[in-house]
Amino acid sequence: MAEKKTPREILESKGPIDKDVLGIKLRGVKGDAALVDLQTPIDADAPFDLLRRGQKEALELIRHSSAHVMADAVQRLFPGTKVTFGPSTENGFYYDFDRKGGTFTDEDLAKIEATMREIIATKSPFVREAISREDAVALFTKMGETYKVEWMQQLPEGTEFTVYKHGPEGHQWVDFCKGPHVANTGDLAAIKLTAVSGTYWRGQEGNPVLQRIYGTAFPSEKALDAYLKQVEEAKARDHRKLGKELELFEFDENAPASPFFLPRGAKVYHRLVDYVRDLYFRYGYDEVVTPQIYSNEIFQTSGHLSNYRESMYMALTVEEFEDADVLGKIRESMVDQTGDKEKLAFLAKHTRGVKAMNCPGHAQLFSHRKRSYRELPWRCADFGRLHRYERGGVVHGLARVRTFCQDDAHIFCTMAQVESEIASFNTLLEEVYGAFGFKDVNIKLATRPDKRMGSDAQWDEAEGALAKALQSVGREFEISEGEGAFYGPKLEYHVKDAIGRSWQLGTIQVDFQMPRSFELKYVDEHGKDQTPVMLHRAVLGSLERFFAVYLEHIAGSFPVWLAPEQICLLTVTDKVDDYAREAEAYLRSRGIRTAIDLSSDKLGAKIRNARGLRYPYLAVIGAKEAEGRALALRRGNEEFGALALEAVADRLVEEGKFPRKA
RNA sequence: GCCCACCUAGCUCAGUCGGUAGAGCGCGUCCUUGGUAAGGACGAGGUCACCAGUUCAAUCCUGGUGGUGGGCUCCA
Repeated sequence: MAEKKTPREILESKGPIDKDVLGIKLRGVKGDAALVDLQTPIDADAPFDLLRRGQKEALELIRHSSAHVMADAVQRLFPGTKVTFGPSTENGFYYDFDRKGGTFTDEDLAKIEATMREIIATKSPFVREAISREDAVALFTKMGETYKVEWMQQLPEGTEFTVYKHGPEGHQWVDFCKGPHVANTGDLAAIKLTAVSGTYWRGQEGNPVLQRIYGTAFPSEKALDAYLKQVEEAKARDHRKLGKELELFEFDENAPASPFFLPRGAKVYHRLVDYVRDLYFRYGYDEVVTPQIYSNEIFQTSGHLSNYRESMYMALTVEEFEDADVLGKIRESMVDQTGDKEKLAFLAKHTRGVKAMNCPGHAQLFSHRKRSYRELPWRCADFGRLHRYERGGVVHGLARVRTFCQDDAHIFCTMAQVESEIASFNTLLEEVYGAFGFKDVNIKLATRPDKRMGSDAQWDEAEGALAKALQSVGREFEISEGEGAFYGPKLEYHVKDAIGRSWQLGTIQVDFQMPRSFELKYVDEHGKDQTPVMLHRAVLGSLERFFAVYLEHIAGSFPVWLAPEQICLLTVTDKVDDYAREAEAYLRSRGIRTAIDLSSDKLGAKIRNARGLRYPYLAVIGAKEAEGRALALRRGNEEFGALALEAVADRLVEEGKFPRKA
């Protein structure tokens, strides 16, 4: 067996260690396990690379160590507070505390941060110690750290127990921890506490509520500043801010989490819908219009009443409310969690639901007459408005709302057609994401969730079909375990925006379940009844959410084909108002979305205002232009000089067309 | 839903250690007719989110309700 040595010992045998070396990275080991600090024994002959301060992986050590220092500071300032978990995260770190009868305020954070700086300034080493399970349990029991003890006791046999200590002699702070850590508190150069929030012990609702303090840490003040600047940049692009500034949409507390699209926003919204319609025409979809409210019998058939009830709005008439007897029974049945069949049947018969998805309506529509295999695949599209009750804490601007519309469609097809439908959908998606300037697209295959319908065999079949279709078009994908819908697995298309954030847009889901529930049939070429497969799919997903994502992606500057107004006419003097109005009317007659500023502001002010509203094109109209039936065109800082009105119109008509893949 | 914070004019925000409030932008009227990122004057505009409580007095303190924001996946 190879001799064990710490990296520090190995490195020191060759000379003094560069103080920028915070740890090592083992070669040939994957993931976090490859990161080892300087004091954890490794095989003396194991190959490794140095992990230096500036490297991305070093952040893990810096942040995890920062979390320890923070917990130390918290326990100094607030004795009796218990520690739980404190990992590093993508953007920083956090530590969850159980503070006796209290929470942390912003002032507390400032104090904690100050104490952290004091601890860092002591430049005391992080010390790793192996410890037996029994000793660890005894030590942390004595310290009153019940959460740590609970955690230790459920760790499997054979787990190596270690503790890390830091701080000046006599005042050392100790945590049960597997590391890795930086060598010394002095290695922490730039820390900042950012937020406080509540959370549950081990993330489970129902467990004790803990206080989580978030912070971030970087190898240098400069890197921290850069990060904070990036946060500012994201803030500046925030769609809620842009939506207000550009008068695109707003919210009102009479309809929480439900957007009102203002005229400018509605123009963009409808352009998006029309763009998708144009795609539908080319890709062979049929659009339908379907009801908003249905008898719950349809949602019983679809499974929504059992599986999706908590997210659904229910609709009753006054007459129904007046019948106290029935109402009582409805209430009793509605809150029943046991899945009692009689209660479900009662609900289905006596109540109505506002649709949260279009699929039940489409399944019903499919079944309205005898279908032939010759009609398949039938691609049934619907821009129907959906309502879903989302819990108060999760709604977010346009990105997570309670009423929205998807560019939704259901493809009814034969099993043999599934693969080609998915391949064709993939082509459509690539065209669309290209049109919006999203370059980085990732696909995830979401598999069976705990709460689901159908047998394991059906799920095997459905998951297999998706994977096979993707492989056939040569697309790579990741598996997203347990994230599927209750009726079937799905592919999720995730795109990266202009500042590197990832968003899920499109999705396609295989559903063998709903066609069976609705007893959907088509007649095959032998005259025999067959059950079709249903594919649920969306390209942009929720239009509201897409609006938000895209608005942030473009930082409010819409391309000509989507902009609420493609051009704004600015007059130099009111002597040219008549010509300006005439030009506006002409542009509009050419189908160009045109704004006009006839106010008494000076030109400089008009330009400033117009740029604030981010019109793609500005056209200055003075005496010269009026005389020559021209527009002095400008885009951004680029001035094109006076161009004939018709020429400007030609240009805008051309640039205003839907983008199409050649 | 849970934890924390916030809610003052259309917008962005001051302010009142308890005595019913201000600015800038925007809006209106007027003056100015100005050529590529803010011309000027005057004016209107507020149940300080809502409901209770404490108080001689509440926008301010306390409690509740509603809304908004940040979290609630990363596991010693």
